[in-house]
Amino acid sequence: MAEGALGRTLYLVDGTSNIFRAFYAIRGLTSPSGRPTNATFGFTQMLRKLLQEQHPEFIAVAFDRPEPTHRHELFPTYKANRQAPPEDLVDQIPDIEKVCRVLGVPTVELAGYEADDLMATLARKATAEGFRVILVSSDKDLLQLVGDTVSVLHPSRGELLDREGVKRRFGVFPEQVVDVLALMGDASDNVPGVPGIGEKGARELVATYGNLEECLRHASEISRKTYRENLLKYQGQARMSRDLVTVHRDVPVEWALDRYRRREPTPEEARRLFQELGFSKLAEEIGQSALPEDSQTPPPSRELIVKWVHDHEELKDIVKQGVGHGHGALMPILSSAEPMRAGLLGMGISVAAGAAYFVPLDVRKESGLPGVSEQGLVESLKEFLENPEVAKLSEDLKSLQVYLLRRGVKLQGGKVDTTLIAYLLDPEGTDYSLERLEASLLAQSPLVGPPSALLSSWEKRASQTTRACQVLLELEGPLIHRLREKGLDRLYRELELPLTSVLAEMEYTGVRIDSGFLNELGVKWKSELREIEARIHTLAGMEFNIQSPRQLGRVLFEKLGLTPGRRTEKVKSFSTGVDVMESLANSHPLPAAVLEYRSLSKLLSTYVEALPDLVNPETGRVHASFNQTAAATGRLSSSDPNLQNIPNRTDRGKQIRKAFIAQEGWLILTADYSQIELRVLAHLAKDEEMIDAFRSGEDIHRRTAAEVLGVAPGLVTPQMRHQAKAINFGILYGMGPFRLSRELGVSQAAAKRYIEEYFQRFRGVKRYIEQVVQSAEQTGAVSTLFGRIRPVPEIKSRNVNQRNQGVRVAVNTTVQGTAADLIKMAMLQLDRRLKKHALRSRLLIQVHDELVLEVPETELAETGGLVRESMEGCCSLEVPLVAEVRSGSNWLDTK
DNA sequence: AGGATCACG
DNA sequence: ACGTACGTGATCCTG
Repeated sequence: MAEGALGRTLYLVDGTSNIFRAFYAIRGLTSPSGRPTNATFGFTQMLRKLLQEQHPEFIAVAFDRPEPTHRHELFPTYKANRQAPPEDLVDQIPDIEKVCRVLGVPTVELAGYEADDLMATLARKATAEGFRVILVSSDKDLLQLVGDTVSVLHPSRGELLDREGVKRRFGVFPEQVVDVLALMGDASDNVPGVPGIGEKGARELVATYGNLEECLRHASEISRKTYRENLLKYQGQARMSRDLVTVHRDVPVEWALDRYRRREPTPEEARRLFQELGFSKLAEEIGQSALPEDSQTPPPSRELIVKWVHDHEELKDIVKQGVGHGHGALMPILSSAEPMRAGLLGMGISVAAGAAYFVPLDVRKESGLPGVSEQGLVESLKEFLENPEVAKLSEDLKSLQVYLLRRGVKLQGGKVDTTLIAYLLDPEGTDYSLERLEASLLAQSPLVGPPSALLSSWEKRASQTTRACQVLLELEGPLIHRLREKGLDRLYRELELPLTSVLAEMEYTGVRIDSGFLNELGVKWKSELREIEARIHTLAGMEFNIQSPRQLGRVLFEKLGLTPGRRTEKVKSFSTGVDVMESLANSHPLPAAVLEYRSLSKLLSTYVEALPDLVNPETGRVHASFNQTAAATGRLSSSDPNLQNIPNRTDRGKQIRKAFIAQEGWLILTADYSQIELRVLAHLAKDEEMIDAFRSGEDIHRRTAAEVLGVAPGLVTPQMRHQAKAINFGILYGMGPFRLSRELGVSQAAAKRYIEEYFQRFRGVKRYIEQVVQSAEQTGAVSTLFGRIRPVPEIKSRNVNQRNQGVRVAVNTTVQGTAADLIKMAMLQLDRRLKKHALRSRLLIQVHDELVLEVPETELAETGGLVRESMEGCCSLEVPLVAEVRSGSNWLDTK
């Protein structure tokens, strides 16, 4: 389905939203003469990318005009409190218009109207002429215009939203967008909306009742009190907001074909302008190619034959070839970043260099032509995917595996995961994309282009995924070579790569949540929260947003005249952090109330209200991601939702753990490492005292107290033990006397003495720290017991603070990272043992030093034993590893 | 998009 | 004079 088949396409670029976006996204860019150029630069990049990727024949950039608009007349308060756009931004508009001119892009503006209105009107008129229209904007307002012929392209995300896309992204259909916006309001545009209703609430309400009027009509039956009351109270405001956010499709702007045809760029002028603005790289690029945008997509320098696959015979053939070659690169195109929710749209496959296959899926279905279905593709490939002898290469094996598990396929023979390898090579990286790896590792002209903006174009998908498959094949050699060079190949092959499958199964399994229980908790806590809110407003003598640190700071320190502790770092405002507020608690009742408000609203919004929404309808369980390539120390991280920060400290918080339950007839089993990091430290440092303490099964904090405070172990009071605990933790993080003194409530001098005494007593630890620092200085990196590495360049810094930071990172990483290695090893062993014993028990969650499993009651004893053996026996250290295994009906009540 | 705050180990 | 304890992710607010 070529784009041309759809007829002509008009691109309408929202100048305003793109300029604002660029202005805030890029900071501190100026031309050689000192003129601000950040917005101009961002806008230019966006426009060039658009021109290069889409080759638009018809295009215009729409701008706002500074004159008052019809909205001001209708609603005098509209944008009344909104500050004028920053001067630095306004000054750049002439430059931006010049950029459009030299690139041959028409502009359009009209006094009294906003860019939105112009775009809406032009879109309507162009559609009437048979055009397809693509609106290029990051502004949600424009989603209301999406329809059969109109879609919205988000320029930085490169995402093209059609009607279904809007529903997916925004939760409602385009015609409902204004109703959602009317309810939620828009602070930056001074659209009031309905107080107490945010984006999420607005989406739900509109999705439930269909539109704003229906929401208002049914307001009295809504259970949530704030929604009910405010919907009734602010009806008028809601309707006015709806008018405000509704764009006007009938402004007096003229439609004429030639007016919006893209013109020839003027390279000479462009180069001069870019030079003047200080965009030297752009100026150079223009100089190199006189017709920069006119050439079609440049042919790849490496030959790649792409074959589209439409039937099962061809698939069978590919499988045969793949098995023959013994390897294959896979690039699935999933409809969502969450593999537990995604469908497969297509797949790129390559089993040998120089050729690749592209299997399109739903495009065939739409056109009614015969083709391959999703399940058909997966089943055809099953033999290939499950054959452990056939090596599979992928950019992200875990998400592929999770997806395949849902389709009944257990991927085996995963061999190259480029993201995972790139992470091991540089765990502090932020971008492990194929594109980036190709640029840094392959000395050739790039095959992988930037992600194409037009996802609807199947040709582009085909080209992108098949090229990516080639790059996967090409990257294998260099990546494995570098792993060997850095001594990371065993860590990869024996720990991280097999762990990927364990994590995929954990994600696929998910965890059962007691939504009913959480909902009850929510009702109770919300009423408590409202009481606290009222108390706070009374104490303050005014209403304000407690969740806004700035407003809160002004109330506490300006209105009530309390003494500010410190200032926040970047923004000049009073800090309202816990420590400051706690010290204020003596002088006024407000700070304590605010702290309670905060902790309660945190629990509510992050857990109680969020978790039930994340239950997957297919499985009735919550499927978080366990990210293997996020933490620089080697730890896992968890997201969507983060299951590694479920409350565990306060009594109220712990209630949330009760909502994590097992299925009928099963139990939750937890296993915690006891003092894993201190044990690791004892081992790494070979510290006699510490090793002795752990070997004799002593309480390590008690022992530390005895050593550092100079008393007999029998005479250590709980108070002293508590202090020693703080010291032990402090050592792991490289804490200084300043922080320790605050932590312990003693003088800095006393804290300093404690630290000195600690190192006097634990000589091995002192030696170890020196040794780590020394080797970090020599090699610029530290490594864990299993050879995981992390660069620590700061340690060579001449800036004392940075160097000290480097020292703390170096020491902490060896300990935290080794502990991470150990529990990963334990997970792997446990997984193998559970399978060997043919048990149904399964891992659900890892929380750094804790494993959570779901276990059939009948398997409890056997599984418990295996868990303990795996955790305690995963590696033999100078000190024993100890794991405490408990079980119960939920994550809280385990004994 | 980034800061502040706070949940966890 | 400045900053002061490591590693994460989610939510809310603001420019």
